[in-house]
Amino acid sequence: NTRTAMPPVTKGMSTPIEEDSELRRGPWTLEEDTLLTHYIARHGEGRWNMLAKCAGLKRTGKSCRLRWLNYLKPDIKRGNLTPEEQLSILELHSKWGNRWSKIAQHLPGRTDNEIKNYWRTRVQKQARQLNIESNSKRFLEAVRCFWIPRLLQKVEQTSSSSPFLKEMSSQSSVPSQVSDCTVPSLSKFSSLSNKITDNSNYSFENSSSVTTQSLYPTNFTNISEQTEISEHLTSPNVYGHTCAYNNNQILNGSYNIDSSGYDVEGFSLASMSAVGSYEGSASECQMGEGNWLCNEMTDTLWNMDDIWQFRELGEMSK
DNA sequence: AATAATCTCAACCGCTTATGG
DNA sequence: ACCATAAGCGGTTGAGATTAT
Repeated sequence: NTRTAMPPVTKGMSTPIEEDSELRRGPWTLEEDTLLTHYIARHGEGRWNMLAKCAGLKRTGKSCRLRWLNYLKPDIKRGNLTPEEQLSILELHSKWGNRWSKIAQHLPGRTDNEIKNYWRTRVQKQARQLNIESNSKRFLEAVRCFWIPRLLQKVEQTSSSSPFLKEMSSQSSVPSQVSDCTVPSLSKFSSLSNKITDNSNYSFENSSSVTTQSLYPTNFTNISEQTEISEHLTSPNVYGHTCAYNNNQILNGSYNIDSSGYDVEGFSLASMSAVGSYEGSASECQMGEGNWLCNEMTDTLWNMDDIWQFRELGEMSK
């Protein structure tokens, strides 16, 4: 990594040597931002190398372009992704894989960098914590059956204050019980919220840059073909395919969740009542290997509701 | 209060694709 | 058709911020 070989760049300052000859790297200063913004306001974007020189920036054109597109451009949205945006990302990623730029085109104001970061830091984190390969079918199913319905519920809650979302939500059949394992089609949602009009027959096979070729296969293979299933649920997934779940597998280790994740002893009842589904007497939330369940209740793929729904499914299948 | 561990995200790199001569 | 340059993309890094111990 050549970056580490470079002299450290002090925020807002540069050495005389850097001033004279070297290209600057690292964080942008306010002055640089101002120079770039003003130059683009006068002359527009494009021809970045020339732009960098003419604007008096000691940066590469590449660096200028990135700074502008990811940070300075006026219509960039800041702050957390809304549940609707998260839904869009999940759905679009399932269609296109790691085509961040393409995905970002459907999320106005969001950059490919931001979406990529979201996927890596939030989505993949969940996979790691569950010991599921984030590019596995299992994780895909978990996303479909638990995270997406949760997000839809969030959207429904939000819709009370938004006429637009209210309309959207009323058109999608958000399951009252996540344990239904029913994922309503998102196509309606997506077309409303993001005006997805790209119907190009994108094919993973045609892109060498896609690394998730096996993540969301276009013709989804029924899990029952691969695993021994005593009893399973079926549900149409977001693309109308059918997926199957072996509850026992989910509960008993197929997901390789640390046993504390399902063990009642591993959690206090307080954390369960905290999410409103279980009444419990109890003590403080225990912080063990499963502490993320307690801490990130509002922004995780899995929460206590989900864990208990897994448990319920397991009981039902006995 | 101090330190360690973890997370976030801006910025970089290398590679691919597009464009123009 | 070929080459050079610019633009675009996805993967990765690491400084600073935040959280846990």
